[in-house]
Amino acid sequence: MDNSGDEEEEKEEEEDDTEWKSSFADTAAVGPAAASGSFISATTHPHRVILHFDLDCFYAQVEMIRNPALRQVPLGIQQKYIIVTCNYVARERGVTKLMSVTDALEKCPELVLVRGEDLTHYRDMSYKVTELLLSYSPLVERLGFDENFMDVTEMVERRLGQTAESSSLSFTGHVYSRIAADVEAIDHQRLALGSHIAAELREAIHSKLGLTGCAGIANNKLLAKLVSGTHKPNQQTALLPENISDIMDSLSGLRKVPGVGHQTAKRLQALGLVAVKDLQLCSLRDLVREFGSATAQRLKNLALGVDESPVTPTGAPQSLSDEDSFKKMSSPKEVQEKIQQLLTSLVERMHKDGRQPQTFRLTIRKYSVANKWFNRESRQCPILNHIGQKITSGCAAEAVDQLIPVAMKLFQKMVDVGAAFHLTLINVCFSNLQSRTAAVSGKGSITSFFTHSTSPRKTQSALPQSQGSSSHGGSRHFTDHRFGPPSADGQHKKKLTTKSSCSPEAPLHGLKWEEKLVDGEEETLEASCSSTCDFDDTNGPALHQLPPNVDPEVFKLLPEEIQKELLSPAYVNSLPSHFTAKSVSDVEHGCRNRAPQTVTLSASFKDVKKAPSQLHPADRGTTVNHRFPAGMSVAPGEHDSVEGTLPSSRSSDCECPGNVDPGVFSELPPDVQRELMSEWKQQKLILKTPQSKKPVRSSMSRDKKSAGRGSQANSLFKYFKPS
DNA sequence: CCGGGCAACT
DNA sequence: AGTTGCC
Repeated sequence: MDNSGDEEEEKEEEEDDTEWKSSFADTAAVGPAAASGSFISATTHPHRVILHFDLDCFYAQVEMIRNPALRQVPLGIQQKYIIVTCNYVARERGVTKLMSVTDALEKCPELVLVRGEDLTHYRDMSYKVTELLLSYSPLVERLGFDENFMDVTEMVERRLGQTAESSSLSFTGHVYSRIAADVEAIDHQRLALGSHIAAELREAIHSKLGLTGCAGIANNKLLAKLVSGTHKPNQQTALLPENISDIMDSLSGLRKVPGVGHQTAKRLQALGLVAVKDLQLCSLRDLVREFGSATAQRLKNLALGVDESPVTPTGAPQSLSDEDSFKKMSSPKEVQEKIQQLLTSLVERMHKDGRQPQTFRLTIRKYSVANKWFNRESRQCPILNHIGQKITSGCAAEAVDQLIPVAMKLFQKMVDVGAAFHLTLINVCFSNLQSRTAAVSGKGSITSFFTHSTSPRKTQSALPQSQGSSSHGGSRHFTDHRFGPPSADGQHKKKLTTKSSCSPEAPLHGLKWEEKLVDGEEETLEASCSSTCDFDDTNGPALHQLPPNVDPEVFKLLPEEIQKELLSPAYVNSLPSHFTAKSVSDVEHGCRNRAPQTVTLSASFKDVKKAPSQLHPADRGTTVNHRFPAGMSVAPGEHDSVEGTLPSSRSSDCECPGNVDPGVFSELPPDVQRELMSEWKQQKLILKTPQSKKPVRSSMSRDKKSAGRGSQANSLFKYFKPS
């Protein structure tokens, strides 16, 4: 759906149905997972079932959860001078999205405004939704904070097998413009099952997170997205193949086609194309002249409702940024203060993420009269390893202090501070995020890694430019990134009694494929904040039990190397043992061990999230249960029970993690409890790491992104799928 | 007519 | 490094 994404060229112009599958198999079925098993069948299925989820007025919902009193009033979420979204009470009174605050207050003087510039809560809740969906299937792709695509082809397939015959041909929810008595049809049955899955997932999102939203069910992402919006709040709609042209023709203009933005629409208009139908009927040759063959083909396909782009699992974010806009900023002092402020929050977020950024970028927007008002410029530079390590190790203040001069230097590359200037925006960004996990040393032997009594971090070359990881070879290893951010040494700590647990402490990334970070290189162990890097290598792989969710029979069939990796405590041993070794190990082993454990907690309680939380129980009864490693599922405590239902309707989403002693917890001050809860709420999200480069190069010429990216996190799961 | 944030081309 | 697109 994203503008990019689809490079399937070899389609001719008269698609209709038959031709597209061939090209699809080519584009989607490559990559590391392609060689294997069932994963391929989902993405290459000639008739995929795709869901699109779209939360209702997302920011407003989050705020109404945080403050239930807001449910009864017209609520607008304000960013600067814009109402970015509003609840339905406000909509009834004429307030719309992206309306200016002045206009909104004119329409609705009683409008209650909540500031929404700080995205923290929205981002946290957004990832909780994605995580929840991921607990049902790995094929989840995020689009912004409030939308998710999901490929449920396999789930449907499984239900088809289970469901006796024609027992379920009925749809749940709406069916787009169902006019004719569409008899049977095998593809209708799949979509019908998809609608049931969609309903269950929406219900799960509602019961566990307290959020409502819409869903669309169709055979590709484009159509699923378009149809999901046809019945607006809190409903769902399925689109049958025979109604594709109906929904495409219903669009008021080309701009409404996802993938056709302002610029593209303008260029199309220059060709005399304004309606969707115009584009459908336009000759491909004309389009090719204007856009080139690939884009031309894609645009035309979009107009026809054809979209073979796969649901590409979104990984942990490839960059983290923080920005602020303003009317005017014209002194270096202001700039530095703003940069410091932005960096402070960004570094904190980066620390929670757990990965180490290799690149820093500063972006500004200069005021310009004639208004190019979208003229951003940026400069970037590598982040020296010792600074990066301060981020991951929790020495936030020092990291910020050291980054400020770097940022100012970049700033001066864009702005002559001697002359007058006028900025309207500053953005700071970390990218090239590197997991510092299991840098497995050469030969693919994991155990050899443990012979190095060194930090698992990347080797920093002597050069200022730090090549860092020479990821030659491209050998990939299955790694688990659930190491916790190092605790903040040098800070006061508080003890909190907990039980052992099951949750990755580093949010947003768990099991992934990634390139080796080091290749037998020696590590330097610096006396940084996390100087206590001793290892607990007492647990040889042989001593580990097979995770409970792994079928032993299947396991035996795995290549030895993979067996080892699955059992290896590599990541555990790669961490400073004082805070995670045990708990992470517990995670890996399916939470069997629930012995009480002490977890260090910083004064600010930030480290509490390291205390693994319990992962949630099984899927809903009817839903196929993918077998994930323990850390892969999202989840609640042992019992999903809600203690005191709050007026906010849901409190179940921030259950006390199973490892926390409720008695101790209840004695904490209320504000501390709330802080803890919010920390717990934003944990983990097992995503694959997008930054990893091409997996093993496929011999296929143009697998490019789609395959390379998506399948990584799932590559091993295929072995464990129920046959 | 633009908020904060992300990804994917060039 | 800039552009485009998406929310």
